[in-house]
Amino acid sequence: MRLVLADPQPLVRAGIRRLCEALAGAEVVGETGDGQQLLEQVARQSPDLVLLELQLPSLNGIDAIQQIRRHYPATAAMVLSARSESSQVRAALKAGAVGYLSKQGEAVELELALKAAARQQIYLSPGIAHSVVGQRKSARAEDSVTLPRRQQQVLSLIARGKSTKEIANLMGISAKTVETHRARMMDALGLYGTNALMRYAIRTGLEGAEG
Amino acid sequence: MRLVLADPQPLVRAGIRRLCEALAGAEVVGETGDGQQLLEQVARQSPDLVLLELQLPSLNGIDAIQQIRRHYPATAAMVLSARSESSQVRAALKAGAVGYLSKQGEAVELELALKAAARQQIYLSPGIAHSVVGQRKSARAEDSVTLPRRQQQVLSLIARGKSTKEIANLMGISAKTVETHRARMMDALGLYGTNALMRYAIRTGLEGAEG
DNA sequence: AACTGATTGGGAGAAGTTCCCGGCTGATCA
DNA sequence: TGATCAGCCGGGAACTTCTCCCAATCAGTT
Repeated sequence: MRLVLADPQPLVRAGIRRLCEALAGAEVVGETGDGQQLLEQVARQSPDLVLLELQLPSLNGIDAIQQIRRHYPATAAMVLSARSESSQVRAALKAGAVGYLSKQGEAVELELALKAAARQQIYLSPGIAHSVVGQRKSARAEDSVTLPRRQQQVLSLIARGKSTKEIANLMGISAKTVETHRARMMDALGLYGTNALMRYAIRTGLEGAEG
Repeated sequence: MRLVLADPQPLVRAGIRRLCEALAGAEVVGETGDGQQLLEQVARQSPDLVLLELQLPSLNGIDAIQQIRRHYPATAAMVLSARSESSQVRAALKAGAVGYLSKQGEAVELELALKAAARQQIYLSPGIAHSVVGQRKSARAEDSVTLPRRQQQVLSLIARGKSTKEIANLMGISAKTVETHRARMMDALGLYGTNALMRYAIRTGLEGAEG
């Protein structure tokens, strides 16, 4: 089984590589820390499986998975992420990921996941599976909501530290409207107060944005 | 050389472990994802070197380094962190770390760092060294300031999403005083506006707090 | 003794937030 | 074809919070 790894931290990536190479039947044929480069590697190597972090520069993991599924259907994609919000997990699987492995998980899981992938099965880390099944009462409205388009835009700008007024200018709408969006999001997410929303925005919204 | 690893993510830890074990003369005699447990491991194993992430649950990395230096002077501590703000680097070195390795660095650095430690030398990842030398114009006041005690407390509570009023209650002081602290911090850090400070607080202040 | 820096707080005006309200569009449904 | 609903856009008024300027106390230093 030929693998390509994608993780923004070279040292972590090198470690994962060692772990993979120690497994029978696994061969790492490429690695990168960048989303766009990942696509190039996939095009060049046609690997059986890509093991990728969701938070990648230049092209985030979700989008990368979609592109891979679309253009290189012979290559499967499995997420190996530090974060495990339900929304992330669902987004990844919806994008076509064949599994979701948490870095919080034990090292043996890597082996289980690769074996599962080899058998065309889907592997989910324990403690993540409930995101899909939806049985466990996560109690938090936060990570089971998909926000409307404009609200997501507002949220993303909040995460970048913009003020209400700046957001209004950037989006070409009134500050009052931005406040309305914010209010609806707080309502939908079950958060109270602007700072709670900002905290949420920063915790979740890092995906596409650095700098 | 006997090593103990500390990193909150088991999978990453396992990877680092493989990398270390592949090096001549290095033996990993313990690993953990928790600050307190790290101290116990050190007490039990008396390793030559501890390789630790700064962001650890139950006891953060800086404090752990101090404790180790104080109680187990035979054990050296080297940081292996995903983040590399100047303030973090300096704090770690001041606490007694014998090196600072960035996860952004290449895998070979691990070998260089361990060799340096064996020779009683200090290793700093390239791109981090300037934090100490202070030559490179980092331009950002943010990561070259150490805040006074109470201001740090306020900052930490801001990072936890507390409102001004809540912070005032928790600290037993007037809300006006909290505002003054905040203003001084913004001044010291070169930030403008409460949300900028909050962003900074959340980006940096995760150390001790989860949940 | 004078000084610096940390900590504590007040007052007034500016700014931002919350709550309540209505209008507009497009999609879905009876 | 209406009817309805969700997303989007904004106003007004009351309220809360923030900013800016000011001052007092205390510790450690020169």
